[in-house]
Amino acid sequence: MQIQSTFRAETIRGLHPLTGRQSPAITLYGADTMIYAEGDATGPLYLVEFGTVRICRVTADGRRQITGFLMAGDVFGFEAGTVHASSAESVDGAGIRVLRPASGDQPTGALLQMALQSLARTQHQLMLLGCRSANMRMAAFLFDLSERQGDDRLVHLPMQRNDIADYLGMTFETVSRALRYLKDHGIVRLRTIADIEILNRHALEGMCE
Amino acid sequence: MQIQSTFRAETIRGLHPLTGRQSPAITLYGADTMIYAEGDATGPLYLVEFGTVRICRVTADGRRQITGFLMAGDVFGFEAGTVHASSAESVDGAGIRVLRPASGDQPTGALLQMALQSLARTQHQLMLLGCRSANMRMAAFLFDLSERQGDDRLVHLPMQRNDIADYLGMTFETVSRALRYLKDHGIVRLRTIADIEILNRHALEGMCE
DNA sequence: CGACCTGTTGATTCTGCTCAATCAACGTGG
DNA sequence: CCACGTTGATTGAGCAGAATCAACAGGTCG
Repeated sequence: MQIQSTFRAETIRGLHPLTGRQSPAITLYGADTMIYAEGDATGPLYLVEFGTVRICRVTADGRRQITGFLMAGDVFGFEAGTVHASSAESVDGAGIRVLRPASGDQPTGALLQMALQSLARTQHQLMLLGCRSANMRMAAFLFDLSERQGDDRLVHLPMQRNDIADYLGMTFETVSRALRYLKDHGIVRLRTIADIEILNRHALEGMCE
Repeated sequence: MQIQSTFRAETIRGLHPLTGRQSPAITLYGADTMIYAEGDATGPLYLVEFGTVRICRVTADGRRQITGFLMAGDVFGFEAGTVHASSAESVDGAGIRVLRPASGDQPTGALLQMALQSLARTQHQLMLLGCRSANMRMAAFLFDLSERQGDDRLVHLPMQRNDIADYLGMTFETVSRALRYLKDHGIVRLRTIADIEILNRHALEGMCE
């Protein structure tokens, strides 16, 4: 899968929902397009308006590690150094708003709060990877998605099996088998390939331990 | 292993090495004592002066996940919410300086920088857990420790095998076997149980991929 | 000295990776 | 319209690696 960094879709002007001020336009990134690359100079912060973004890094042996999925309302782009340690890519066509050059007249209190959110998200994923078995990690992943999407019955999977695998630290075949396990045990139902219905939320949550 | 939260050792008054101002005293925490617990109200930030601190969380099924080891110069205590999501414990007897109540007249720019450091550390550990095999994770762990301790031949392991296991997401038996593997391949030598000599740094780094 | 704790090693089981085949969905071109 | 190629997903068989269970060694402290 090659990232086509050429495609940059149209931008839309609008009001920033939080500040209420006239704000930078929304940029639409098509599926599998790069927002910034590993090694790029640190730039502004980004707010996801809709769609999904993945943060990833590539190891020396060519494996890809996805360190986060960001959805509407999430802010990304924080870096401790002068260059990005990870790249950011649109998963499914995402609308991104540039918050402001990092040099920023943004109130630093709000900046700090968003950075702490990023920290909390990252630590949450550390806990997710702490799950011993592949089935448990998949259950925790679905449960997390369900909570973030605010629907306790239907979960949408905007990303491919391959992405889920690189996020959960397993192969895409194992992702498939883990879903099958949850299906066979009556915990979920696969409406389509990307839409999952939670049949037994209690059991799903119980598996996350 | 029970945490004895009763023991709080003496405090020492001194100058803050960064600000140069008269600063809060250093508190000595004995081995295996708690600094703050999961669920405690969010408080001040802490600076490790010497020794080692572990940040950990306990899952519903009783397993422990260590999300970070902090050493001299590291700051911890950041939280997005009003309560601590993880607990902090001294590993080996650590000197901790309270930086300032989080309400803080601390310049927020410096705060943000420290928060970004925490974020970078956490993401670094995510990459470490991305290593497929136990041997690779152990190699990456030793390499990381070596860099943080600033000595490219001798690495000190202040924590027990159990702690390493909960940090790397494996059992302590596997930790033992991974060390044995590195030893048998002439990559390291175990001077004592807690002091490791790197014999082939190049090979060690090569394994981290 | 004996009790206990930590660490190492061995034997067995089981989970997940690898390799491989198959299938479904989709787009293209004849 | 259908044959064909492509891509993503599922499933199977065999194998490697880590967990588990268990025994034992070494050190420390009472």
